[in-house]
Amino acid sequence: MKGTHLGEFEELVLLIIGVLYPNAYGLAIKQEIANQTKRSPAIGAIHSALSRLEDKGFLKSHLADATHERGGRRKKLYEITASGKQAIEYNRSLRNTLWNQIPELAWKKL
Amino acid sequence: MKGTHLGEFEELVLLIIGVLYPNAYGLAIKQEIANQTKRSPAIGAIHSALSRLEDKGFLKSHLADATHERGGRRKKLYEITASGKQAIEYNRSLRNTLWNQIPELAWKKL
DNA sequence: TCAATTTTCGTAAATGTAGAATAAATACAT
DNA sequence: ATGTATTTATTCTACATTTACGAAAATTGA
Repeated sequence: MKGTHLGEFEELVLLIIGVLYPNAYGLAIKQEIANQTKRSPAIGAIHSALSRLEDKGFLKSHLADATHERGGRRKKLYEITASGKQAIEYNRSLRNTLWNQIPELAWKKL
Repeated sequence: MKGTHLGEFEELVLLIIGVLYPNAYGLAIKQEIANQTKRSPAIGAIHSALSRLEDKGFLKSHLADATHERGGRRKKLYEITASGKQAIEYNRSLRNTLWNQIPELAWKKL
């Protein structure tokens, strides 16, 4: 893989980060994925996707201020970059284009 | 990965097979991907995706009759199954749902 | 220090990529 | 007819990248 492509899980994470704006961080992302889909990825899967997405320039992050809750390390908040937005938009429009080219006949027998 | 999920390349191949219906086979798929996207996957990539998709039950295949053209082994033609259709439809609607939940604010600064 | 919360790390499994090897069909020369 | 070359396709093999999991480490407030 050429290092610039968006895997299917990566795309999901990117979309969820948009939905969670501006409070997207590891655990929240994990939970939101569990809410909105049928999967429950492990926390490690989330973080490795996040770091790859950041390497690719589709995300940027910053450390939030410490909260006033009981304990906890500072949250690392993520946002989509312009190039990340472009990537998901490209995927979206490609899929729509292809979808529209599928002849009705292809489904007839199902 | 749970073995039942649809990777991003697999999804692309599935859509292209729909577009090409009823003449989807290895080489044609490779060429159509080259036409419609910016990528030019190797033929081996196509076939390994095809065989995984068939294992998962998203595709079925049959051998075409021999043509009367110059040369060539018989083509193996692929079609999407009901369960394959369901898989791409689920992905499509999930993405639309998420997309619609992204607040405008998330794009503001781009 | 203790408990809570979050990230990081190491390893394993699934998916994606590539090219060489193999197979099957037709054309052509003998 | 028969054998060989040529063309078109698939299969095989190896490796790279992405995804997954769970345990360990780090950070913070009490």
